[in-house]
Amino acid sequence: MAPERARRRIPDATVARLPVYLRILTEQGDEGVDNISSERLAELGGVNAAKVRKDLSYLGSYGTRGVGYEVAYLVYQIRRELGLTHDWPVIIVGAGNLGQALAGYGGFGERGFPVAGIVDIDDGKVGSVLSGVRVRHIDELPQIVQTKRVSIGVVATPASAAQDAADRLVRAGVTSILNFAPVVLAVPRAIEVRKVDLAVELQILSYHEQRRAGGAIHAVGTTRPASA
Amino acid sequence: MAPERARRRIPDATVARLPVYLRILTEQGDEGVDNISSERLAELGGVNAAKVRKDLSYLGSYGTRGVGYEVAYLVYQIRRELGLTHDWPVIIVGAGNLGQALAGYGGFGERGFPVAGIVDIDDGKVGSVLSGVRVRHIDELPQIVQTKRVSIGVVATPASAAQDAADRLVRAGVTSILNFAPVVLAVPRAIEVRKVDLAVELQILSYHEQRRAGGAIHAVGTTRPASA
DNA sequence: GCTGCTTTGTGAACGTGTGCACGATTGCCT
DNA sequence: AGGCAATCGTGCACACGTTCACAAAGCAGC
Repeated sequence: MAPERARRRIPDATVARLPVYLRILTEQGDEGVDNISSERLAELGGVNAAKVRKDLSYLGSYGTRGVGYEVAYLVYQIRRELGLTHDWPVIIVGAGNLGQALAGYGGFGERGFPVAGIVDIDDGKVGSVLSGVRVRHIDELPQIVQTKRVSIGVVATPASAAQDAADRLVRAGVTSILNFAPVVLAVPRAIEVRKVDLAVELQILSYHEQRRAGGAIHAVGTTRPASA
Repeated sequence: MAPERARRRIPDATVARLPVYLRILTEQGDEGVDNISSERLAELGGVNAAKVRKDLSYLGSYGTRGVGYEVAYLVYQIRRELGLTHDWPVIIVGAGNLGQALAGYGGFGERGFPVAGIVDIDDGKVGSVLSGVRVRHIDELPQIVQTKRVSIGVVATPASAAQDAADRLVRAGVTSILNFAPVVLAVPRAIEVRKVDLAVELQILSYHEQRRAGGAIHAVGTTRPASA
């Protein structure tokens, strides 16, 4: 069975925006909107209309000139491109503060990423139940990954344990990792890693606040242009 | 009275990496490393050495050719540039699953972002204590922001309440927002917003997994990278 | 002081992402 | 049927970010 059509490579920047369009389109669909223009979609997504059109053009020409895009069809196409036509079970490593919150966060399962398991290295945590999921020992990780065909792992451990967690995930066969620990993980080239670091985000905000405050001299009302 | 030196604008991409360098440098400093080369720093940060040098050059010429960078001095300079010479209290809106985890996450305070308060609109949650911080009613938000001079707000509400939370934060005088809700917030131009969306991150990983699988067929047990 | 080794700082080339502008296409109205 | 308004798809120019490559600058040893 030959592939219907060669898979165009979609730019990273576009891939990062598709989920946003998808959410907006889904919402609009629920509200009974059948068609939507690139301009409206851009407005709701906080981006430029030309960008929306270019992004969507990577999926193919699914719009109708003079009319816009059919919401339901576009939703289908984006879901297909993002691989959201089936569930992707995830396994969470680390049952601390964050791991528990993630397991309890309904958004995971609802959006197609059911929690296949949550593991921890601490025997004290093993056995407790979080939002219907029992915490198991990290040694059971390979078995969970294999039996439930998990390909996405979430690292929610303290920094000191993150690399070990990643190593175990990779060894078990996971090929994508979402890392919440403030550590740069070393993994084989083929493994896809994405990082979410709260401290980094706050520090970036801090940078802007500090600039706003005047930058040069930590002083009183210097020239402060626009404000709303 | 001329400013010591005009504040160069630092590229966004560089600003996003400075916190990573800072963490690594701090760790290295704790381990007794006095000097570090751009190559070593690049290795630890998972980036290119030339990029490290260019990034650091935006701060000024703080390296020594043939030697490298003095860790302590560089730490000082980055902290200064990021505005981390003093604490930035933050206020968390939403005491649900996520808000609780954030409040309980020690990393906040330790890294210079003490939790000035956590508020919720639900009277049922008001009054309970999370990690030493009492949940207060959202109507008290303006007062907390003013008395504690909070300029950074964290939106940890459900999607439906996020825009209202943002509006309240802005009205209270907050100028930077870290948004965890899957919503594009509408705020005045001058407000800096950063978004962290778990679903988006997972969907990006899903895209890569789907590509890896071959796109066309969702094949059974194809990729089996041995190792157990 | 001179030689050779190391490492920075940065110009220049290259690649990626953004936004404008406009032709092409469609639906609606008369 | 023809004209008009709406909207997509995309070529092009520009901005931003990354990487290479190398001269400049410093250290160490003799």
